[in-house]
Amino acid sequence: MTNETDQLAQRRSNMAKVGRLGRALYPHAFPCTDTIAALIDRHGTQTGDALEAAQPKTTTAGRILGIRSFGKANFLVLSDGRLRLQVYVRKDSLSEDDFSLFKLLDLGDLVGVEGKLFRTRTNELTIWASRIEFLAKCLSPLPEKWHGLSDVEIRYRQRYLDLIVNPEARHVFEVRSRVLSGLRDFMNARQYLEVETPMMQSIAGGALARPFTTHHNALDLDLYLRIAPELYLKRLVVGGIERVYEINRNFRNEGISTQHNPEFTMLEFYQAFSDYRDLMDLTEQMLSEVARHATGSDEVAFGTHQISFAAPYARVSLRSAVQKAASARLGRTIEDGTLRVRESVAELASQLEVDIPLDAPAGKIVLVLFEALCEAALIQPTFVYDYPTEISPLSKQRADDPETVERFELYAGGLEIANAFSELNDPAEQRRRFEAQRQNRQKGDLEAHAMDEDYLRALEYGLPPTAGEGIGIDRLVMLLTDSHSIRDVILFPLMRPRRE
RNA sequence: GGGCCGCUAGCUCAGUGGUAGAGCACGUGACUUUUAAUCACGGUGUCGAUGGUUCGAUCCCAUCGCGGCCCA
Repeated sequence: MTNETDQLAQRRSNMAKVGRLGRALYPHAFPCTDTIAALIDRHGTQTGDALEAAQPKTTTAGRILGIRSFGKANFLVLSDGRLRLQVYVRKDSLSEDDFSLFKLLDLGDLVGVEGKLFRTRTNELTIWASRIEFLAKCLSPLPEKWHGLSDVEIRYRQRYLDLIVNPEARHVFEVRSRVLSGLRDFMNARQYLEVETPMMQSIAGGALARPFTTHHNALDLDLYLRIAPELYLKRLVVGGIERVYEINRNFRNEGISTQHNPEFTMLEFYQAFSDYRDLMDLTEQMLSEVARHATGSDEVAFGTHQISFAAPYARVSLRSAVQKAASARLGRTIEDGTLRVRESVAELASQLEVDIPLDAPAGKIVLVLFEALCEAALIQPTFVYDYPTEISPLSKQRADDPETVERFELYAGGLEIANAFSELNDPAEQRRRFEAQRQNRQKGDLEAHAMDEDYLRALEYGLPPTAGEGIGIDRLVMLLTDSHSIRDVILFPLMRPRRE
C-alpha cells in the first residue's frame, strides 16, 4: 500500500480480493440458526464446563465491530445490531480458504459464522468459528470504537451510523417500540378500537396550531397536513365507536426546539359517557403500566431527577398554580379574580416581567404566566386542570363556571405530556366557539381554530358525553429514556438538507 | 426571528499570523485464549464556504452555510 491509497480504496481492494477467492460479493441470504441476542439469552449464564460438555453449535451473522489479531489466533466482535458476541478465529480450525477470507475482512463488514460456543480463559462466551462467509462489505471506515459517534448532526443525519456504533441509540428506540406496544395493549385490553383517520385534511382542526399546506393535483385541491385527529375521532364517537384511539403522526408548521419536531406522534383517544376526571385516573394507570412495560420500572431517572409514574399524581388547578407561583414571586397574595380580568392579569404579567402577546385575552395571559412561572418546575407527574374557556374551543365548560372548561394537561420532567378534556358536545355552543376563533383569526391569530361545518353537523346528530385525551409519545419516550432533546427519540428528525 | 457557541485526518479532539498535531482507525512486520490486546515502523488533511486585511490567513475581520444550547 502506498500513502495515496485511502481507507476507501483499501476496502475496495480487499473486496476485490474476496471476489478473487471465488466468493459472491453480495450473496443473497445466509440462513442463521440463531441471532446473537438469542445465543446470549440461551447461553449467557452457562459455565465453560457446561458448554464443553454440550458443545452447542450455531450459525449466526452480524457486523464486525472489533478485530483483535494475534496472527494465527484472532478475535472478532460481532454485533447483530442489539448485542455483541465474540468470535474466535483460529487458523487451524478453518479451511485455508476461509482463513484467507478472514484476513481480508475490515471493521464494519458483515459476515456469517458457523461454530461452537465455548468460554475463553477470561470466561467470555465466544463462538469458535469453523466456517466464515462473506455477506457484505463496509466500504467506509466506521466511527471510532471507544468514543463512538458523538457529533449530533451526523447522528441524526446518518442514523444508521449512530445505531451501528452507539448501543444507547438502539436502546432508546427499543424503549420507544415497547411504549407503543404497551399503549396498544393497554387500550386494546379496555375495548378501545384502534383506527386511522385522515392526515390530509381540507380543514386543519382539532388544535390551535399552524398547519403545513399541500395540494392534490387530480382534484386540484389545497389540503393541510393534520395538526390533530381530534375532530375525526369524535365523528367516530358520534358513529357509535364509544371507545376509540389512534396512534399516529401530527404535523405543525412551527418552530423547532428540543421539545418540538414538525412531525410528532400522538396517542389520541376518546371514551364516551366519561368526563375529564375519569381520564385523570385512567392516565395514572396507563403511564405507570406503560413505564413498567417499557423500562421495567415505574420510576425513571431524568437528568438529576427521579420521576415516579406510580399513581396518584398531584393535581392542581391552572389558576391556583399561577396564583401560588405569582404570590411567591411578588411576596403578596394574588387573588383568583385578578386572573379573570384582562386588565388586572396583564398588569400582573407586567409586574412579573413576563412578555405577553398583544390583544391576548385574560385566559391566554394566564396560560403564558403558567408556562413562564410553573411549567419547568413540574418534575413529578402533575395534572394541571381547569383551563380558561377562551383558549379551549373544543372543551366543555364547567357547569358552575362558564369561564372555565373541564380540561387538564399533564406535566412531568417540566414537559407537557398530555392534554385532555370533557368534550364540548353542544353544537350551538360549539358554533359560538368557532365564531370566536374566527374573530381571533381576523385579528391575525394564525393559530386560531377554523370553522368546520361538517363537524358541527356531526355534533347535531348527538355526541354522547365524552372525554378525550392526547398524549405526546415523543415526549413520553424522552422521559422514559432520559433523553433531553426530542431529536434523540425520533429516528430521522427534520434537518435542513446539506449542500453536497 | 434574536443571543451565545461550534465546524481542523474516517472518528474523538488539541493547536498556531510563517501552510498542522495526538489517540483511535488505517498500512507493513511480529504474535495460536485477547478484552480500548501489545510491540516496532509508516502516511493521513480543500483546517465548513467565499471575500477582505496582511509580504503571508486554518488563525484576525465580514458575509454565507450547517449544527448545538438558550430566548421568543
